[in-house]
Amino acid sequence: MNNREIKDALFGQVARMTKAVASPKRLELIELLSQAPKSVERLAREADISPKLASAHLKELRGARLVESQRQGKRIIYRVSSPEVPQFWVLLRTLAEDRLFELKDALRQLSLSRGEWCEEDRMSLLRKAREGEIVMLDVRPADEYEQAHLPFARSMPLAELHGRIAELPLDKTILVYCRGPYCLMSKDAVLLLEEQGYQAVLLSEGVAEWAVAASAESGCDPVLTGGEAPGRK
Amino acid sequence: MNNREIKDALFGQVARMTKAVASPKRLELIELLSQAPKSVERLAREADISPKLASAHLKELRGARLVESQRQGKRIIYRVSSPEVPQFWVLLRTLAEDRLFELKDALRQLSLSRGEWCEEDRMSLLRKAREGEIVMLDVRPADEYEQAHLPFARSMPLAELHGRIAELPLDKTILVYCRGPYCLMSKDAVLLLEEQGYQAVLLSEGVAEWAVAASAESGCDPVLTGGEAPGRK
DNA sequence: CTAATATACCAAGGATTATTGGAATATATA
DNA sequence: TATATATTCCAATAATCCTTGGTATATTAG
Repeated sequence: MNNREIKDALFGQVARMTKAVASPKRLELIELLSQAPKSVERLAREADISPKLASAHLKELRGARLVESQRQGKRIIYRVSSPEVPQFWVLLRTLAEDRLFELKDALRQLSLSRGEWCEEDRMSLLRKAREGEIVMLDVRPADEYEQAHLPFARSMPLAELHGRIAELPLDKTILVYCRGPYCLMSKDAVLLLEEQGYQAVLLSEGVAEWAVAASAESGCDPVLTGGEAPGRK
Repeated sequence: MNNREIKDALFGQVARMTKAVASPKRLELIELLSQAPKSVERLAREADISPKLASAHLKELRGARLVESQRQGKRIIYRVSSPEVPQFWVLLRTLAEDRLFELKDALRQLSLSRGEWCEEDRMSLLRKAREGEIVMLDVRPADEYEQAHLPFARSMPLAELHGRIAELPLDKTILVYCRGPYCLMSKDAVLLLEEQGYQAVLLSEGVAEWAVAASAESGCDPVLTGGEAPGRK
């Protein structure tokens, strides 16, 4: 094996992984799996594709060792193969947002109500949430909340929000978040809350984004509750 | 535009970037450009492809805003569009090496002489190089050395090594590096040096790898000389 | 054991991407 | 101005990937 063949093999291996993430739907599946392990059928539903197609995409991701699967009764549960994977997704997203102004524009256009709080630093949000000055609201499905959530956050899945909205205080700012900036559940929740007279603000960051930012700011370290020992709030 | 269409647009934009890096040759071009700006013809030569094909690949990379080009007389010079790009390449590579054991195996198999020094910490190498205890040898082409090099490193391009080998001390360890772990110039240099009785050791890291590692270790910060004011050693 | 469910496997058509030949453009040189 | 050089553009074929229909497999429920 000469130098050229060795190089081709090495770059080829890395490309195996980059090819796996070179598809919008596969990126979306990674985002979904970054929240919690899920079955094929659920992934398909949440990504708006057929189970068959989801299965094919997941096979690609598995081939690149970005996700792994495990049978659980009748269904097959996929999960990210390491915490590096969500981190990687955040990084990809961030880099794309830095470099593609089309993306920046699309995001800016989207942020009708978004903004102010995103930029307020995590430490101060943390303090306000701890002291009950604001309410952190996680509108993702319950299992995703249980897997990991922002500190002091309260779970109220979007689907239940309409029925449970009265549990929330009318006199406090409600900071709503979901899976990340490309997930629009928090947007819908904010619209609903505002309609009902609540002071709702959208936080575009999700758990993975928060974790990456926090590990960079070394110190703040807002360890995300959750994981093995689920405790519903 | 409903939620689904918005999501598709957002993930689609990120995929635009990931698609650009989903090719071994384009990854190789990014590595080459991470060293220094280069013309199409030179990139084609160094990546072992036709200029035409190089041009096509570079167009893709430009479309994703990962590189930019600028005419300089008869030729067109490409460069990475930001220091984030080499950093991104190192990260991709690292993640792939973490997750794909095939890659790990290929690298391990390759490291006949590689190893010991890679794992010695940067601070201590830095000290030894500063005090002349060892020689850091950069075997990349001169312009890449001028663009940026490891601290206290000396330039001796692989092509000139045979003729200039006598300039090197026989009684000191010579630490040889090049573009990074997938570049085999340092391997060839080490073989040549050992053949001639020198104490040569391969350092698999290149400038970009060193920079990423150093910024993580916050403190060591071995600012890489080079850039606007080139000063040949 | 049979039926129902969830997922994977296989195959095929359509869509996209890779690669190369030939022509066009822009610059430098004679 | 004519010629050579470096690169891009265009077109066409080959290769690859996407997507879906049909089928197979494993599991649970009856």
